[in-house]
Amino acid sequence: MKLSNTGMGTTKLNNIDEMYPGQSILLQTGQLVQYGAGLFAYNTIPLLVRRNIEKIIVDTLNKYGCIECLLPTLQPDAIWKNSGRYEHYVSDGTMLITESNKGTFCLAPTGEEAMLEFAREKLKSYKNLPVTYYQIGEKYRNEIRTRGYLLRGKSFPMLDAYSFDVDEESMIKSYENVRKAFLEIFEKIGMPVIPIVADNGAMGGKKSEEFMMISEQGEDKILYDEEKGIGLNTEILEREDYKEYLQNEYGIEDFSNLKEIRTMELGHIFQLGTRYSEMMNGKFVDKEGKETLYYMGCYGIGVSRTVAVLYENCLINDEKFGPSGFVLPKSVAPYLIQIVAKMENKEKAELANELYQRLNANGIASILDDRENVTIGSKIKDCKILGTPYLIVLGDKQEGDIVELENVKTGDKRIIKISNIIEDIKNCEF
RNA sequence: CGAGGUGUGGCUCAGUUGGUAGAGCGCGUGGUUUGGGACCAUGAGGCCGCAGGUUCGAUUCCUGUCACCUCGACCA
Repeated sequence: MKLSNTGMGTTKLNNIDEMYPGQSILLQTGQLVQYGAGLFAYNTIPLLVRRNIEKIIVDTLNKYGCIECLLPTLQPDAIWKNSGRYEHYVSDGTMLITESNKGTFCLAPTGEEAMLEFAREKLKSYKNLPVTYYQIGEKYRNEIRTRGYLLRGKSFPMLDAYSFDVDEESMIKSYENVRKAFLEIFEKIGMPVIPIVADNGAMGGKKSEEFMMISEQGEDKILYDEEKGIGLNTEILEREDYKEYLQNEYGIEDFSNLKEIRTMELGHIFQLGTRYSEMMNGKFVDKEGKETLYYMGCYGIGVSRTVAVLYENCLINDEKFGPSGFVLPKSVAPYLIQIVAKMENKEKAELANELYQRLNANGIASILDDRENVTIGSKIKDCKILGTPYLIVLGDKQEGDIVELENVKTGDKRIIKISNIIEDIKNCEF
């Protein structure tokens, strides 16, 4: 990507929202654009970050044997009336409805109904089970209160997965399978999350866990035992039988070391049992030839929320200037290297273009800052605004066959030979 | 829906005890610059959220309304 083609001017940061500095920077620099409460457009870099996160999700779930599909987000009201959740979602204002002379349609706030509809077309026999289907699709919830930019929006991409099993034992296996996959996903993204005991809330069902990122900006308060690695959402304590419940379902007995911390919920998984298959008559034929209800599980990851937390997490908090940009983790950075060049100097400009071509041709995704009449200093700052993890400056200091590759996060620099740049960069682990 | 707050150029904000507005940054032009947000000159850009009311006159006062933000109930 050449910055001269992106419509990007030089950006200078003004006052920054103390609560969400990362997203505040994204908005001020035009990387996010707000249309209303909880409604945002993504400019190219955050969008590509989101796609990379989605790719990690897809690759990992596929590896764990899950099957990707895509459901319509605009759905006939009938499937919601069948499940009995129409009234609930409409009366609390969550579900957005559009009426037409062809009927009433719902913008899906979640996908259980549609997925059950999808599954029962084909999962007719115990021989077809178990299956875990998933999709990454936009969800619409007319939130009574949006919050924290992308953290709680009215329209947001969510990964939602649903497992179908013949019985409870098998359902638990599917649940554990996705649970493991989720942990791997967050690890690959570079965001350590902790799974904690959660309330099933509106979803119903038996066991439920949330994947929490420890964060001061988090919405949730949880009780966490760092040593044992066990945690629980404080909502749980509202249950009368919480001690028995925690002991029986999760094997938690010792509450002595739990400390209260704030977290942000990035994912949530549920053992649903037969609740939804009962409501929507989701059945298969078992070994004995009898119609039997599916045992289901459902699993979600808030993709946009993950993007938001990731940006807040990789914020550059400069001692002098305060929040001043990002260094995106390599796992999701859409571009690895940003070439900042003094374009007014013909020689440097040519060299910059040549390096840019070579890097991209060799699979090292790079940005060329070829904007003219912009000082080197501003361009270096803009590298941090975009979050590109490595930087090459082609200015007056650059001479001969040598450039410096800078790790923006650490400030470390490595000498790279231009004639051997691809090899040198590939061998350069830092 | 309950409580609080904010609406003024693209961004961040001043200001007018009522006489139709400013700054910094950004943007255009000319020039000097170019390694961690350079400088000089010059220019464009605002029915001061919207609607009523009071007034000779409202961006300012009053009333209403809408939008956005924060805290609560709900949730990825």
